[in-house]
Amino acid sequence: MGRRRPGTPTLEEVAARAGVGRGTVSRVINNAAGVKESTRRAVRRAIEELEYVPNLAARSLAGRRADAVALVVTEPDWRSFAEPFFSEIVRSLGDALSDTGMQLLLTLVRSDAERQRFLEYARGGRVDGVLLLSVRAGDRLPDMLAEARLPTVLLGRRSGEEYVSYVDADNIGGARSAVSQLLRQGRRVVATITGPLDMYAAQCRLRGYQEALTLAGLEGEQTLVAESDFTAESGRRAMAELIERHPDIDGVLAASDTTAAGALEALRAAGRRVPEDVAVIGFDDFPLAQRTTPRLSTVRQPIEEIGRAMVRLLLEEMEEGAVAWRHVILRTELVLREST
Amino acid sequence: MGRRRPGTPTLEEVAARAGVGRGTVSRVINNAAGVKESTRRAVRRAIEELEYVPNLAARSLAGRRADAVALVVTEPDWRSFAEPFFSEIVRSLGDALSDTGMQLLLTLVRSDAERQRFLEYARGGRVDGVLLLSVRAGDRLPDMLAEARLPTVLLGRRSGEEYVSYVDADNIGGARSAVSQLLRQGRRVVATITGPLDMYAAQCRLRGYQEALTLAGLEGEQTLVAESDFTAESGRRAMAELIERHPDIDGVLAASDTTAAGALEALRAAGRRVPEDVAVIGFDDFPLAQRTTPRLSTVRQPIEEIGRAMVRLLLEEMEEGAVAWRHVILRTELVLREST
DNA sequence: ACTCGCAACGGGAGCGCTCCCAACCCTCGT
DNA sequence: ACGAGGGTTGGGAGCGCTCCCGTTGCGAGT
Repeated sequence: MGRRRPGTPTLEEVAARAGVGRGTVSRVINNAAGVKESTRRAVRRAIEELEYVPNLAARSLAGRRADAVALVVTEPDWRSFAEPFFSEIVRSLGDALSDTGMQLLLTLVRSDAERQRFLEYARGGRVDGVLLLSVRAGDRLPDMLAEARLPTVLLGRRSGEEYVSYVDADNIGGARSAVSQLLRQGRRVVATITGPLDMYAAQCRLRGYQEALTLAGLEGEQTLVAESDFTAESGRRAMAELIERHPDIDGVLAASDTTAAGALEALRAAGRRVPEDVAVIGFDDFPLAQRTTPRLSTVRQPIEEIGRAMVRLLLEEMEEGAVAWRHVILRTELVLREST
Repeated sequence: MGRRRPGTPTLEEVAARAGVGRGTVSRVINNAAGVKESTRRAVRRAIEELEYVPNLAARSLAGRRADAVALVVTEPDWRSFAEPFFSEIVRSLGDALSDTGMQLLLTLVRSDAERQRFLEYARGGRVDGVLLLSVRAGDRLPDMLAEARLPTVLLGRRSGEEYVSYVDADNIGGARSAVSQLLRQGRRVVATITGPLDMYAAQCRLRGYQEALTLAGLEGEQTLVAESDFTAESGRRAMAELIERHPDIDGVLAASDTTAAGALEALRAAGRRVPEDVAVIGFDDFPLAQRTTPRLSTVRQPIEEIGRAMVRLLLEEMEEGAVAWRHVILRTELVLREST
């Protein structure tokens, strides 16, 4: 396949035109010190005139770095693509990365073939580090990246594992404080709609719910727990079930704002007033939470901070070589609005 | 920043170990012909033993190609990230690209700084071609890419422009056939909920709607047209308005399935039966269309084909150098389910 | 006036691959 | 037996940068 681009000027040509040496042009391009201002200007003009653009392959080869990091989304979480959490995370990573001069490359890995291809891409040196969206417990990708000694940071743990760097929100604490708040308000029959329980984050939120009940000396009943898959529809269904099982229900912690929105609809359909009859708390604090009726109380995940922390950890690993694993758990915040 | 990876074996080392020359190893790696089977095996073993991975920067530099293409999403369409259309397109592009050995890199461009950075990345030769999600009319990115002579294919036109390659669905024809179908069923007060009218695709669908009415000798009334922004919520609102303005309404073409879903809710709330009182047709045929009650008739966009066509055009441009603009308009298909 | 020291600058030596041509080794055909 | 012609193979010549060290130029110090 002949996909060459014709007649691109090289560093050498720029140097010739500006009447200087290659080294000087390189210094100007990389904003390195030690170039007289007048020289710098002359070089800049030559660059302009020739419409010179550095060849990144050559730079990579000589400089042994790619100036790019990959954000990998694996199949199981592919659906998260269609969720606000994902686009918010991408946005925040982009912001955090924006002044490092590195490109953020989003890659999806849906099959083993694609996993393999990405691995070759990464091991081949096209990226300096990898950010991984919470992968499933069984996924070998993080280990493969570690073997290749590629700096890697996970978003969200997969379990209690330690041998990988990750950034996560304090899901347990967030859920616990939300439920405690409900109990403090005098709610006594508090249910929870969980996320898919094969996800560690969902397990943590459930644990937080249970801890709060225990702390208050209450016994968590099995029948007050319903599982959802984070969608509004499943939230609606779970809520309807809960109402049926416990007509006296007066508080709910949902696995996400989307789920909570579904729950609100089910409550409305059942003729329950929110927050008078039933208080509802969501999770995430997406923009959606401000557009429900009533506006949703929720546990805020610090998305900006998550993005910043991930980038920081990755840069640190890149700096020092992947010699240690770093973990950051970020505090969540209870945002009270109208639904409690 | 010292982000080097240590002690990676090189082609040369593999060659030495296998007792052959560099050229031969290269041929084996690239599956080129002209290597004796026994030699090939020996080389493969050496590669295995050394865990050799080709350095892609070196390959790029020597081979003058990147083996990667970028899919760029610009800010105005950023929200489409959260829409099924987007994830479906990405999926289909990934499939179409999968046996070319090229990496699909998703990039988002939200600001001028990011636009500039991406341009340097692309012009720097890190990708061989660029796929652009339907950008707004004013965006200069396609022109900048064209100037840099980078093979580029747009998804969706921005207007009537010709000087760029694109793949698009026949939005006009799709809308027209949907409305014609409604009229053929005896519907007489047919409305449409459009998408944002600063998007060319939305304009086209509106045009198709109008053409069908004209064709049937009917006059399209202004008041039968309501604008939405593709979300369910705005669809609901638009539908409610339309009912108010035209209580005798008996048919609706929505701008998307999502919008249609919102419209269905509004109709239900207003006590109209679908399809007995009002027939509804959506657009896109996303999975969602099969999960509404009643299941949605819709105009199917051939997403698989769109993805394949985009990749095909891009490969052609890469092959021949961007010397011509290619346009592909794909036929849509009316899928009749329960809502008509 | 002469030396010293430092800021600026030039360019050799790679980085690890692909391309390509020359060299080599067989196996036929005669 | 010997040369022709094919299939294989080796390795030189880059690709366009960065790194780094040696060199140059110039003002200050004595």
